[in-house]
Amino acid sequence: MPKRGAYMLELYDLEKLAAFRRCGTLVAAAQELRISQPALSRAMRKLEDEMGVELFTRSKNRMELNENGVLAAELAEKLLGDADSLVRRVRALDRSRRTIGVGSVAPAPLWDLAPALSSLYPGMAITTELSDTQTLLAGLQAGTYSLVVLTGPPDAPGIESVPFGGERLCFLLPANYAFGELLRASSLPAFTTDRVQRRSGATEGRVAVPITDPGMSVDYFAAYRTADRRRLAAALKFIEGYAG
Amino acid sequence: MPKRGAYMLELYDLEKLAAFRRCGTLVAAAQELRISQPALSRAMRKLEDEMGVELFTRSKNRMELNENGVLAAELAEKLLGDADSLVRRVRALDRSRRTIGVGSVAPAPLWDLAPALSSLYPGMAITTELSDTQTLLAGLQAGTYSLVVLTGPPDAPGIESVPFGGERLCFLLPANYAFGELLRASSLPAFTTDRVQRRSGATEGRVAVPITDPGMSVDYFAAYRTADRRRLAAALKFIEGYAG
DNA sequence: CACAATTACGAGGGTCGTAAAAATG
DNA sequence: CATTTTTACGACCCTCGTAATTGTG
Repeated sequence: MPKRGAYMLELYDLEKLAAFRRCGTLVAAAQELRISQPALSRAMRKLEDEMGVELFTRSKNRMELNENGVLAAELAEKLLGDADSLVRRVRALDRSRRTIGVGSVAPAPLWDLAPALSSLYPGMAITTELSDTQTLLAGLQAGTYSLVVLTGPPDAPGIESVPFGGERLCFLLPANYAFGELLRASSLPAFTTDRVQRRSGATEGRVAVPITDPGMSVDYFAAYRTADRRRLAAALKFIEGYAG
Repeated sequence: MPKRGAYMLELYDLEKLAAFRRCGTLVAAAQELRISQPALSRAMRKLEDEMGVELFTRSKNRMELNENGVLAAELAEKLLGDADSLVRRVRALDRSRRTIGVGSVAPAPLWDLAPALSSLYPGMAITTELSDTQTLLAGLQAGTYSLVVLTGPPDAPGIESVPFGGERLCFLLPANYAFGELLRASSLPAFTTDRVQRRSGATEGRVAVPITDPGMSVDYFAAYRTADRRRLAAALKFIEGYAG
């Protein structure tokens, strides 16, 4: 009863063939592979038997790849690369399955979002990254991110978004100053945003005055792949219930 | 000391994974693979260990591919196809290395060429095929033929050609007829070519009269890949010395 | 209770490494 | 005579199959 079924080819043997092609002699290849020369010699014969084709020109003292062998070795190298790629891709998928990558154009939205995701998805790793809209959107489509925070609803196929509150620029004024005294008060005006204030608490001795001019405030949107809607349901629920 | 080196992945294990994907249960897949269920069960665990990734959702009574597993099985199937293709391509090359495929637009040139090749290249199989110029030229470039006989020198990159004599259409006249009696002699004129006459010997009781009108004769050219010039040296020498 | 997956265990085959042989430049 | 490939031989590991176990619908 034969050990193997229909496909008797083994990747490890192809690895040996590729090594022989690189090294040129059995001795050198065996040394690179950390096996004995006889083992390599046997493996090469076995490969020829399995393929039913001569791969080498043999003299008593010398062994070289013939035309068949060169082709086989080249294809083998390619196949080994594909096998390696298979493993790496599966591992990458597994990793992406147990991490939620979050990208954002500004740090503020992440302050509450990242901790919320951590507790909503226990056992998942949360990674956050700041970047520009262009990069984030591309990364979302490529799978680098599962969730990105932008300053407007993106328009891309397979991508959805929900509003995620906003942020308004504020003046930071000494608390005892009347508003009208501003111009005389200081040559060093200070800025902040409402979200910073809510996170860090009021700045000591100052009051935050939101600027209501359009353009001085930002509205955030959380975007995700439509295919991930169910997976991210808990996160979206949090986002929708978030007071912007 | 481990049995295998850096690449521990085995094609036979991937074959099992692909079978499991097709069949859905270990029992069915094992049956298809002609191995026992325990063997298959162990192999699947081994695959997971080697990849360092879970591929299945396991209950006591049921085993299913998870997202990782589905990807792995799909890529495995692709890889197995590539491995199969590798063997087939190497075998095809080997076959082409020990056969000389000859194509021609007409049978006459093959009458002398094929036997000549047989004796010039002992141990080689000679295959001949009749087809049109278009097909032959494409086949020459694709490697289906090593040598093709055309009615003119081809103009294609990587292709060379040498003249290979010609063939002229003849009338076959009753031997005792003077040329002027032709029109009265018969309502069934007969044709042949000079090459046919030389091959078969003179037709009994007739004389062959070559027709010298342009268009009534053909000049043959033997075309081959420039890369094969050395391999075909003996054949080309015969062709050049061939009295057209 | 039939079915599916796992664990236990002994048998067999394949590959390995060491050692010796043969052949070449 | 050093280098390279091949053959011989014994050992070990790995996988296999059979049989028994556990858990499920």
